[in-house]
Amino acid sequence: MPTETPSAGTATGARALEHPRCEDIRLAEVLHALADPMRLRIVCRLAAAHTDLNCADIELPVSRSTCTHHFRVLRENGVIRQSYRGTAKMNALRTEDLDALFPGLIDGVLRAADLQAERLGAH
Amino acid sequence: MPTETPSAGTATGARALEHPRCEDIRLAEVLHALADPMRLRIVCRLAAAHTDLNCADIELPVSRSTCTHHFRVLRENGVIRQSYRGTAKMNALRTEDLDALFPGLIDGVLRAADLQAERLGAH
DNA sequence: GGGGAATTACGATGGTCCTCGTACCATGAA
DNA sequence: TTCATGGTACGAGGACCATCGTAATTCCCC
Repeated sequence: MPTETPSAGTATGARALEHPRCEDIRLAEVLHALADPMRLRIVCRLAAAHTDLNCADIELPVSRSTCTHHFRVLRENGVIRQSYRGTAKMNALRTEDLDALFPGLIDGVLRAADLQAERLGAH
Repeated sequence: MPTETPSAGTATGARALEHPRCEDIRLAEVLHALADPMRLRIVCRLAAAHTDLNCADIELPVSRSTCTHHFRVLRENGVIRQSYRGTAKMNALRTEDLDALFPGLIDGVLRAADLQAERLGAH
């Protein structure tokens, strides 16, 4: 029960979320962000949905904190953009930025993921 | 000075090199193999050269053992194919296999790497 | 057979990553 | 104000990774 906020900092309404600028996005880091099954799944879901998605809308077989971790890795490496909407946090692929930097890369990865899912899932 | 070879094993001429079969290659592992600046450089050099390349032909600012390590990661994850030619070891991209599994993926990564090099190098 | 060149194996080190549980914080609704 | 919800911070554990130096291996050539 804080009577006031002592070390408030810049706690003015919306919390701040750091995103790398386009010119700071590096290919190796994007690839690293994508090189994890959980994060690959997140990215596929975001690409399939054509609107922003809540963190909780993407079911993952890991704990809450791990989920937060993966979303942060994706954000910090320039793959997704996150923003607060009330108590929820919305996520979206940075499609335009990535397409401008690395044309065709994300599409290639998404298609590869789909093909592999088809190959392994349906058998 | 061994008078004979006791635990020879299968030392019959060419040493064996394990490569994953196509159906065992996983997207996340390929991306992980590519998500390293050194390995990305190796892959670009291999793609630029249209013949197999000797390990020593690709200059990297790391030690010999580290170099070996990176080549092995690339091979074990299905990105390159290695073979012995005399005392040298030749390397080549598994272009056909990768294109069959993930069409456009490698091309996208290579183009992205070129674009980034151009963007960062020329400034 | 012996010398030399290319590469690997081994062991170590310092760092990063994925995962988790628990405690905490921000927001909106009752 | 109080509660519930959705997310974060922190710390820890266990695994993996990039890097190196040194010793060993394999092959070609003389």
